[in-house]
Amino acid sequence: MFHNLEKNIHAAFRDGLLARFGLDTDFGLEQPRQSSFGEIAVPVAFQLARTLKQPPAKIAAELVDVVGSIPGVAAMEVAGNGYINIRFDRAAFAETVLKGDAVPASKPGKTIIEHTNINPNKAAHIGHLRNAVLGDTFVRMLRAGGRRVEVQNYIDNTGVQVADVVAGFHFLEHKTLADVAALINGAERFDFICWELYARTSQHYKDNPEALAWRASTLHEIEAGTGELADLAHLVADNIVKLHLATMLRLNIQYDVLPRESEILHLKFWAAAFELLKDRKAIYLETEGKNAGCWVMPSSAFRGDDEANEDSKVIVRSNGIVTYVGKDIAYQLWKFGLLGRDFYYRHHTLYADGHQVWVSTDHRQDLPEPEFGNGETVYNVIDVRQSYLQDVVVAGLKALGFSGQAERSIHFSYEMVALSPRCCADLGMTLSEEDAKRPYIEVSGRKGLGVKADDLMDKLVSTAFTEVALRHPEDNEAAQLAVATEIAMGALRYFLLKFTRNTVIAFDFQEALSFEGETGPYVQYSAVRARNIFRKLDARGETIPDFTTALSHEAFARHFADEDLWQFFLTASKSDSAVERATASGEPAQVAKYAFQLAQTYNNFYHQFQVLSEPDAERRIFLLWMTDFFRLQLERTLSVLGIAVPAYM
RNA sequence: GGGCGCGUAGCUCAAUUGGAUAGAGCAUCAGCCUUCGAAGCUGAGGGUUGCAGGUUCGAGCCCUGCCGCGCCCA
Repeated sequence: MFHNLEKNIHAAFRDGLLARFGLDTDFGLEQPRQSSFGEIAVPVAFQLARTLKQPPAKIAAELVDVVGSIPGVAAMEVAGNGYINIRFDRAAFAETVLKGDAVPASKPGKTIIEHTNINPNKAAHIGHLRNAVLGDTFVRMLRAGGRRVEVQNYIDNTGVQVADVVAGFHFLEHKTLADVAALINGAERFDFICWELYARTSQHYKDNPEALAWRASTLHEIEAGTGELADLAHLVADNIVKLHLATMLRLNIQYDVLPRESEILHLKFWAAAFELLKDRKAIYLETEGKNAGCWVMPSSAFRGDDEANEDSKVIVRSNGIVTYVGKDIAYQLWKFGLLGRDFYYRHHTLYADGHQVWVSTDHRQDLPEPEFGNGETVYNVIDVRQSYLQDVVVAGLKALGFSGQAERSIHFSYEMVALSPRCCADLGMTLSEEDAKRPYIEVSGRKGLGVKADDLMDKLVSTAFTEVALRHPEDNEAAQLAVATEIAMGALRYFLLKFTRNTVIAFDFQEALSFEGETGPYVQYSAVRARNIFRKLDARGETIPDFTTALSHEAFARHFADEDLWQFFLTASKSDSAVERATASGEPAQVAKYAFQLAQTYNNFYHQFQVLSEPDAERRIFLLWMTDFFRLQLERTLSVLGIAVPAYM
């Protein structure tokens, strides 16, 4: 579609630049400000004006001359003292779209995306949702572009957060393994119970600092892997992971593999990485100062080497305990297939669509095992607060001599989800005077301060359900609920995607619960409208005409002489281009923006043209084809966003 | 103290990475429902892009200095 023609035009100008000026400059194409200027603008002449010491308009004219004719392009003209404006051959473009052009060729190499990564010690909150939705949408974007992607969800089942909940159950509440097992099977959600317990345990530590000894002994047992506390840790973490996967499935988010911290420990990933780091002199044993006895990475490795006295990063503490960064480096090496060790895997969850999630294990299984890791490019979806640690991990790769992999280790960062002061009030939280003046308040799992993911989703579903039941009282409740769920999840995914990554989301119920304006349901609604036209057609006993035989080149030329129709069509043809652009800039919000723009455009078309009552036979077929094309593009774009199209709205 | 990021309409955000007249939604006001269902559409008002300089054909975007806010490291 649009993207193919775009690529051809770009290539033609590249060749032209080489032929006429002998230059291989990087340049972009853009959309002209006004539609009357044409479909694509090439601003490259401005770029060259300085180096060539010639006026942009002159360069542009020469370029147009040397490029000559491009298939699918009707005209090129120089305007605005240097822009080259390009007009498509409308009928020819429509015909290529009608015939359906090639799907993107599958690209070599595997991309690994790690996202979600929630500590398995409590219920997921909205911050985790932003992570998972961003990660999942980026996965969908890459796959739509023909890339092979593996989705990893790392499980830190041996960390401090799990230990604190285990300590809470054991020391604070004196619960046995059997007691906790009973809670898991009980009526109340286990992750919600842990949410409260985690907050209570944290508060207890604060009031009784000596109780921190609980954490230490729990961590010790977990690391050793035996004893009641270690068993309890597995019980808690395994069950909460199941709940997290179910929560994410509500939002159409799936995973391929769950690498766990426990296997990183048992399979001695760190030991392998440690040897590598020592061998290649990436870290050294500090002999003096506050870090004496620690293995550290010199600061020059991960910061500008301007200041000599900056702090180096401790990788192994003097007591021999490895820090998080150390383990992260080992895991990152494994993702690239550079560690020389591997996990074993067993089945975890089987989704209804047949997709199998695997989880790491520490011994060989009987069943044939899949291959994970060994990626070419690795994206870590982690919030911006972890930037420093991510930099250290990349510096580790670089210090080991893996500079290519270091460059292809991408911290896919995003800003946090905070709570608006009004939202805090809604939740019945009392804020300090200082906090109340802030634009937003940070979520804190330790304080139990936050909006639980499932609570929010339930609230959205019930809001949507009320509306659906009101609009479609004729349908049964189960079907109404199914529709309401799709609308609710569409609203939530869109809400989390419409902000660019480095915008802090100050969460607000009123905004998130809105189904009007720039929202997921708005886009879903226009897709439903397009489908309804075909449903109506079917109800009248008519069949969809064969557009390929019914619409000729001449017919397209006639109908696309109408500027409005042409602009509608043009917008709809850009879905692949929008996704490609968004992928290049790593910004899923751009796909969301395009989806909204596409829906707006379709709604305009819908109001401006009555399809089924159109008296002219050929024009009616043409409008039906337009409707079909809009429907397809809306569905495709929504599927990239992971948003379903409800049966009705 | 050091590092990273942010500041755009009353509010929440965009702006194709330096491009043509800075755009959307919400809110406000004025209109459009015998139905391809209004979760929609049309229109109006609302801007010195925090402030002051600089770089160039061109700056919301780049550079410098302030002011305000947030996060991370110590």
